[in-house]
Amino acid sequence: MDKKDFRASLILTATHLFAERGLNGVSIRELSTAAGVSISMISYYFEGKEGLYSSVLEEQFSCFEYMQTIKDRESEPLDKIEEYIRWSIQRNRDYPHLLRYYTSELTNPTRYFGIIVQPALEKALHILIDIIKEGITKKQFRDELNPEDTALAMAGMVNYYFLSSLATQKFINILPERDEELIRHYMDIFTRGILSQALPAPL
Amino acid sequence: MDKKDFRASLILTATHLFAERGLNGVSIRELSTAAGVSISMISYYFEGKEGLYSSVLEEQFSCFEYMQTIKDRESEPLDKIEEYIRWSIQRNRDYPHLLRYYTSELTNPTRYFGIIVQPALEKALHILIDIIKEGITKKQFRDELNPEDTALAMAGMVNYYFLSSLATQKFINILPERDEELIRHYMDIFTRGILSQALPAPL
DNA sequence: GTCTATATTGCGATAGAC
DNA sequence: GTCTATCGCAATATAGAC
Repeated sequence: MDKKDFRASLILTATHLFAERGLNGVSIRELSTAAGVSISMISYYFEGKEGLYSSVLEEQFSCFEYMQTIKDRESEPLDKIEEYIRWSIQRNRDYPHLLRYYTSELTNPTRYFGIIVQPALEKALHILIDIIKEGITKKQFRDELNPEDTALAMAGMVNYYFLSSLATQKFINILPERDEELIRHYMDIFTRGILSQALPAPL
Repeated sequence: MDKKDFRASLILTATHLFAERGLNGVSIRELSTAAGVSISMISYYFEGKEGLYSSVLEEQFSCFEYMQTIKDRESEPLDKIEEYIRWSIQRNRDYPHLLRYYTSELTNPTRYFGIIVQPALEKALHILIDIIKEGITKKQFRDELNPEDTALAMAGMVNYYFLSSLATQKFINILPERDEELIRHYMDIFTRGILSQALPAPL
C-alpha cells in the first residue's frame, strides 16, 4: 500500500468505501485522505470521482468471465450447477465487496449499470439458463421447468444468503467453514426439494 | 396530491425518489420541487431530510407485520409456505419500492437499518424458520434440512426474482400476469427439486 | 402553515508551485 | 507525479416575513 503506487492505493480504498456507502455516500476528500493521497490525484488518475468508481466496478465485475469456463466444461448439467454454486460462494469470499456493488447497482443504478453491470449479469444468467435447458433436453431435469425462472431461483438462493448476512449474522453463522455444508445443502434443496416424500402429481 | 396535504405529498414523492437513487442521491431541493412544496416544509414536518427518509422507511416496512398473520394461521407448514410466497410476490406488487429500500439498506445501511429494517427482516425470517421447523417435526419435510438455510433459500428465491428485474427485463416477463404461474413454479422447485427422478441417497 | 431569502458548510474539480 | 490553495457551486438548514 505504501509502495508509491498511489493509483492502486486509491482503487483499494475506493473499493472499500464505495461498497460500504455507495457512490454518493463518499466524498473524494475522505477517500483521498483514507488512501493517504492528495485529493487531486483522483482527477489525475481517473478523471474524477465517477471515473474512479467505474474503474472499481470494472475490476469487481471482471470475475464474472469465469462463467464462460463453466459453460465450456465437458460435464453433465448437474455438475455444472454444482460448479456454479461453488464458484458463486467462492466469489463472495474472494470479492467480499462485489455483492454490494451488484445489488447497489440493481437497486440504485448509476450510469455504469448498462455498460458494466448489466452485461456481466446477463451473460452469467444466460449461461445458467442454457445449463438448465441442456438438463431438460437430456431428460435429467423435469421438463415442466421454466429455464429462466429456474436459473433465477438458483442464483437467488445463493446470492441472497450473502446479501442478507447483515440482517442474519446474529443468528446464522456465515463463516467460510460452513461453505461445503452450504453447497451440499443448497444442491440438495435445489435438486430434490424439501418434502420428505414425493408428491403424487407433477406441477 | 393537490389536496393541500403537503406532508403526504412529501412522503409520496420521497418514496419514489429515495427508492430510485437512495438517500444520498436525492437533494431536498429536487424533492421539494417535485412535490410542489417549499424546501422548508421538509424541516417543518420531518426535522430534515433524514427524518423524511426514516418516515418513508417506517411506512414501507410496516407491511412486514403481515407475517404474524401467516404464523398464527391454523394450517399445515406447506400451506404456510405457499402463503408466504404468495404474500411475498403480492408485497412486491403492492409496494413496488419496498425491495429497493430493503436491499439498499442491506448493502449500504443508513443509521435506520438497525431500528427499522433489521427488526422487520429478522422477525419475518424467524417466522419462516419456525414454519420449516414445524414441517420437520411433523415429518412432512426432510429431517436433514437446516431450517435457517432452508428459510433463506426460500426467501432468496422469491426476492431475487424482483431484485434482478432490472437486469432481466429484456428477456424475462416479470408482469403480474405471470404471478400465479410463478407461485406454482417456485413451490414446485422448492418442494420437489428439479430432478426428473429422485436421487438414490439423501444429502 | 407556507414562503423567500440567506447563512453556512461541504462538495468536486483544478490552477499552479514544486 | 504530487501537493496546496482556491474557485464555483450545490448541499442542508433556518430566520423571518406573511
